[in-house]
Amino acid sequence: MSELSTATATPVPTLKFYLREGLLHAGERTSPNQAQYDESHINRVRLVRALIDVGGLPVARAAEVVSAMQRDDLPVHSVLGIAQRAVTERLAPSSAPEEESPSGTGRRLIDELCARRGWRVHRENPGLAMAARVLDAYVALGQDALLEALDAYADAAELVARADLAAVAAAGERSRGDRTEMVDVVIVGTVLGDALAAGLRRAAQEHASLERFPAPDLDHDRQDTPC
Amino acid sequence: MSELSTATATPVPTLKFYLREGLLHAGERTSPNQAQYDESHINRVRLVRALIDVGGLPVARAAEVVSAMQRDDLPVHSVLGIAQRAVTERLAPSSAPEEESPSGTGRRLIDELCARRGWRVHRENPGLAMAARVLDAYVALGQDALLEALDAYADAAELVARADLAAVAAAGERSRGDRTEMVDVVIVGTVLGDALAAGLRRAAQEHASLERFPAPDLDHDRQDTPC
DNA sequence: CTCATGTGGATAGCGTAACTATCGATAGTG
DNA sequence: CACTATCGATAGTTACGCTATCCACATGAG
Repeated sequence: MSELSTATATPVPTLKFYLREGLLHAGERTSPNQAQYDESHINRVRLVRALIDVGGLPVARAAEVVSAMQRDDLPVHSVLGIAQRAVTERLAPSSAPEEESPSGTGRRLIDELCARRGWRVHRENPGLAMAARVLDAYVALGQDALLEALDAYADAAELVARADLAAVAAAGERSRGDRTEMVDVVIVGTVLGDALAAGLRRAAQEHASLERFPAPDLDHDRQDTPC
Repeated sequence: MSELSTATATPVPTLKFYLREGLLHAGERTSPNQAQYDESHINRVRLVRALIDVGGLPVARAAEVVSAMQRDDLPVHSVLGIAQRAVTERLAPSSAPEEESPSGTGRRLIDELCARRGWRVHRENPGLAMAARVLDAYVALGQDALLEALDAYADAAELVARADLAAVAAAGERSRGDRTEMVDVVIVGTVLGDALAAGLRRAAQEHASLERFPAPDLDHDRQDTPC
């Protein structure tokens, strides 16, 4: 186990904790108090740490995700749904089980958006509720200007979704349709993709901000080295 | 105060807590133990709750954000930076103060991306580090297919960033350049925009997934009503 | 005038999440 | 055979976001 610990830069107590929580499958027993861990455990720990540290998933969600990955009976499509739910509930710990929006305006805008773009999406898709909440907040805060950005956001979402699916397809081709490979891409892409998109958004925002309001010379304390 | 509480659907003890934490400015005193709260307090509470509940900011970050909003000396551009830092540190609670990536591959890819697209961005932009972490994770997990999606993500980021800045400009025009109006848009757009983008991404993913792998009839337990 | 109710201010407590520390009974290792 | 490591269990720790309680006082209905 200490090998596994050094290989993954994870303290032993944490590994034990992950074992308890079902994030990590048990090693192969060689005696009542000894077990052998292999490559699969290393990869699993790396995946789990990426989901938690980089993707920001709570441990319990990560456990759901990995257990879904292991179930061979689930179609890839369903695994996507589980990953989506996991990563969505990180950002929006919805209070009520079945939350009713105060006005429903956000939800209406989202439904109209889907219709406008011909998106075929289940009504229960967690992203729809999430987006609707944001729009409700925009309305409540009187941010009409931001509401007008909705279609641009949808364009962007289509762009990344197509890229995501292309990545899944590419992995599928490379592995000749191996399910676990494709599921891996779906999980990692769904969970970490949010963070990637958010990070790039910050960079693009700064770039766009400098282009539009060219007055960057106020922060003299930091290097003006452009990236 | 109970008025404020009912107007914002927030328990009184929570309002007191927000006052303590500097999220809410004190009311105008009418006597040693009485204060008058006005519209600005209602708006502030709504904003704070949106940042925390919808945007997922920790209370401490939200406090930084609102204090930056109130400082009239800061240019709008710097407020954007503060908002970016606040929302980034939510998703990536970076352990070390100055974190060095294990390999630096992710950072190199990001720098190349910026150069390729001509993005002028400070090296310290929190989004760059965030994106670099994700790419490092992709590399560590052997997800080359996802690395190839990077440019599509950058395209999408440009799209939303342009829309964000357009919203700021629109608000600026409507208010004839009123600083607080523009700052409001920047804060709300930066913090909640992530959630909106993430939500729409889920919907677009499901749509794209159904288009590419048309086998949706396995989840009989849920309504197949398309949105 | 009085007294229940509400207020602001301070301090302490609670519940969850994610670890972290310790313990006891072994089990390989030099 | 001493010594470190392991497994499993239980308990403790830290951080966060509230929530509860207490107090002295201030209104305002009766």
